[in-house]
Amino acid sequence: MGTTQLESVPEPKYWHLKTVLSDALDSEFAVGEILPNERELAARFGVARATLRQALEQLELEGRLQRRRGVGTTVAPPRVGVAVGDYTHSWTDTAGDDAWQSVDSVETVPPAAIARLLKTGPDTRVHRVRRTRMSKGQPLAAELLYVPAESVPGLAAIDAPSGLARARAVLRELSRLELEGREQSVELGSARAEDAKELDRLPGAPVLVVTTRYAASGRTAAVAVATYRADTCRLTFGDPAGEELLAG
Amino acid sequence: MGTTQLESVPEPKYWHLKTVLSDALDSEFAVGEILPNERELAARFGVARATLRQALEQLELEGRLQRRRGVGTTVAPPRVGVAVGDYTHSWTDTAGDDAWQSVDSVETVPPAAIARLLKTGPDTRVHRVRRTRMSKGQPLAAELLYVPAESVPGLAAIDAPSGLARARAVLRELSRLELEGREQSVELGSARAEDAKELDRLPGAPVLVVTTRYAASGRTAAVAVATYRADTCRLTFGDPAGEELLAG
DNA sequence: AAGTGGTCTAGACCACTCA
DNA sequence: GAGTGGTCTAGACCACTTA
Repeated sequence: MGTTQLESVPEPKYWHLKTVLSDALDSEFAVGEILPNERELAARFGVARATLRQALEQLELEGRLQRRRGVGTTVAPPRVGVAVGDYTHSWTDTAGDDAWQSVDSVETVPPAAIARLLKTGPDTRVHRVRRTRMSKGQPLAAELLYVPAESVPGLAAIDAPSGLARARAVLRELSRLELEGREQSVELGSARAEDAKELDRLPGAPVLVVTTRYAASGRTAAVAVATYRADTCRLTFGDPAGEELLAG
Repeated sequence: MGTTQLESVPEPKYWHLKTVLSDALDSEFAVGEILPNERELAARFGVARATLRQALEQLELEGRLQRRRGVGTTVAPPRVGVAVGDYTHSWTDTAGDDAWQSVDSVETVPPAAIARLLKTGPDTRVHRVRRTRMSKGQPLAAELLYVPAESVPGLAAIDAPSGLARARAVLRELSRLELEGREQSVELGSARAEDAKELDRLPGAPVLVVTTRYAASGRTAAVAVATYRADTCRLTFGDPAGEELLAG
């Protein structure tokens, strides 16, 4: 048979479109450059706008593009390497290029999944501290830190009952603890409305959820749930010294 | 003014739909149960099918649902905790519930990003070993392991030049190395066509890409790029002993 | 062959940013 | 107010699984 099957596995249009756009990004566009708008691009490629958007969504998921409503679609910079599994840990606020900033603290009953990790009863109230991680003025992550009262026995009644001052007091007391170790897990999630706001994204945006269990004196001293922007972050574990290598 | 703004922040239909479905999954469905099909669900909620699909896509991203073409939409089991940052490491194939299986090996020029990590020249050929990680008969991850020739000096010329036998030979030699440490990073990606096939997903499915640099004798002995199914996997780092806790 | 999810179209309107 | 991306509709056809 002299015939050959040319299109035995016809790939979807949006998939082909994605590779075409990806190549164009490599060769014809610089970081930060604005792409033509979606209607224009769809017309240029001869597809419906919805199909084009499917390709753009994938590229955004891969961190190649950044889209902002009312503004346009720009070429994204390479993802930032963010140290997550770093044992040299400081609870109190940090400054500089990669900084944690306390937001506030309240006393509340944690979600069931958190209560299970903390091994507290289902209705036990704990401190919930909100923090934000910033880099170069951009928010990277929003964190909720759950701290049982037992972990911060020195917390004085005179400290503010909630708000930023309270958050700082809880973290100060927490830093007195001798940590024995911790376990972490990473999974994909979508940003809740509140997190999305802090992260400057739309609700439902893809995020990497890092759950950390801190152990001290044989107990779970605290549990942190940190929500990182999946489009801009590459989470790194291990020696910070080796990070330049992976940053490539 | 006796009037109050009821819909000052009207949330999108698909977002509201998602929370409604999510609640229904918690209360009315069991793991593995099949949902009504998309046309039926769309009609029931009075929305277009595309809108309903947007909600289902989010739930699938969060690991709540599993959709298979030609079959239907089922309620997904909780995500599997997969140890990734585990220092007690074995290169050779393992068996049992959580197992690595070698697939094949070829000699090739690595992608530029990998060559940079390996610090080899841009045209240096390396061994590329393919492996699959399985759990309970389901594929969890597809890995490409890049090994410079220097890391496996004992590799005999009599070994097969490629294929499964070669893969095993490379891993055997690699296991002779004394590892000094490693760095890892995790980021979101979308499955390439080949990975998608191995992972039993469609191309473009969301994956967690784990890049590991193995250090030995002050050099980079190997680089692994492992692609985990983001819908079914929760990656864990730290003491395996603590994993039951996080599994909750 | 019937039924499922996956792709694609050609429109419309909305929410947001910025000059 | 003009221009952007985000949401939504009501269809159509395709690829795949299962019986």
